[in-house]
Amino acid sequence: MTMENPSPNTREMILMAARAAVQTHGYNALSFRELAKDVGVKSASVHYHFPTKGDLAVALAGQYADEAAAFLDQLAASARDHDQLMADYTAVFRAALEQDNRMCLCGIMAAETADLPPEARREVERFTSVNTRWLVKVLTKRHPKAKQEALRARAAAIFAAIEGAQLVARGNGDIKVFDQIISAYEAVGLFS
Amino acid sequence: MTMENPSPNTREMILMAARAAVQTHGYNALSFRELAKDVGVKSASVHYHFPTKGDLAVALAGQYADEAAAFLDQLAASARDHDQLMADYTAVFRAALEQDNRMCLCGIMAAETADLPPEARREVERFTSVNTRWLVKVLTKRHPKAKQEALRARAAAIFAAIEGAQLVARGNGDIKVFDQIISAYEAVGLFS
DNA sequence: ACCTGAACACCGTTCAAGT
DNA sequence: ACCTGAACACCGTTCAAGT
Repeated sequence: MTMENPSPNTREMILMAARAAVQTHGYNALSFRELAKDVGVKSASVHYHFPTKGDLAVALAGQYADEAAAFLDQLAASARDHDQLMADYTAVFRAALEQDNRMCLCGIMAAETADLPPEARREVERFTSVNTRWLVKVLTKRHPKAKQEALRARAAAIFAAIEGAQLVARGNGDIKVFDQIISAYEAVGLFS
Repeated sequence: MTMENPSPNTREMILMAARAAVQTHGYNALSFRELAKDVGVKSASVHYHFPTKGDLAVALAGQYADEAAAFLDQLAASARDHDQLMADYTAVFRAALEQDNRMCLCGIMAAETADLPPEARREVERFTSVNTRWLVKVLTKRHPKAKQEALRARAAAIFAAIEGAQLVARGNGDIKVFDQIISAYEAVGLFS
């Protein structure tokens, strides 16, 4: 038999600490030595679990995409109406800013894409897919007769617009900027 | 008398090389030693012109905001119609992607805001202001009777949406993603 | 299976020294 | 005014060595 919720082992603690660090400072600023300090091991131990920094990037983005997929599945099953679903969706991105002005992990890794190994880039793309496919599902329920092509474009636009709102609000260090931008998106009908 | 266009001195060459590097790899990945190699001096010389990496960030973002202001002033004076102005505006962000999948300097620095000195953060915010104020001017010409409050919100939304389109397209390494998202923005009436 | 110390070539930064 | 070499504490990475 397997334990369902074992207490976090070193590998999981590294992933948790790394995620927080990347969402705040970015992937390039991530330090194996500081990570080791956070977890209580030596940096060579971090290399035992993740041979290179690139391997850590792959695991980080992959886990993030998986969790997003699980969360969104659950949200879609919650039988909320369209506007409530979209409000819950944008609230996830708002929550990152509330938590130490953090960013979406894949948003900040997209900015650093040039320094990621190809496999990590693929996980970042998968996170985008998870989001846009979910948005297509939500939009299809509201516009059953619309062309999938148009809904896919709309879904990509919604995702990009929210990522941009988060990026700009973070740059200005003001969560009210995020709220104002999201309201303007709603006002123009981007979400409906 | 002063020369109008002196050949680029070391300081200017450093700024040019640094801008290209940051737009591709981000501020945290920037290396004084590699910068020095690009320019043909030693890294200690880079520190002569920019004592710390933070000072370089300030100069970089400040120069970028200044150039954006000058470019947008010129564009506003070009007597183009609204749709053409907006097309020219989005084309600037597209051009960065075309050039080695680069990003807006202030977009990528916004992602790394936690590692910037406060003065550099202020320059990033100033770049945002330059853009949104220009967009308010453009929108005011089209909607003379609209409330400035609403136009400011719309301007911020347009800027954030375009930054997000650039970020997501870059993450996916596909400029067609940018074009598709911008088209969806137009279709929903975000720019008009 | 998991961790460590020591070494390597890198990094930003400082500073005394050169022209 | 501008540049440099050398030193410092950092970094990712490797590896032989420990338990």
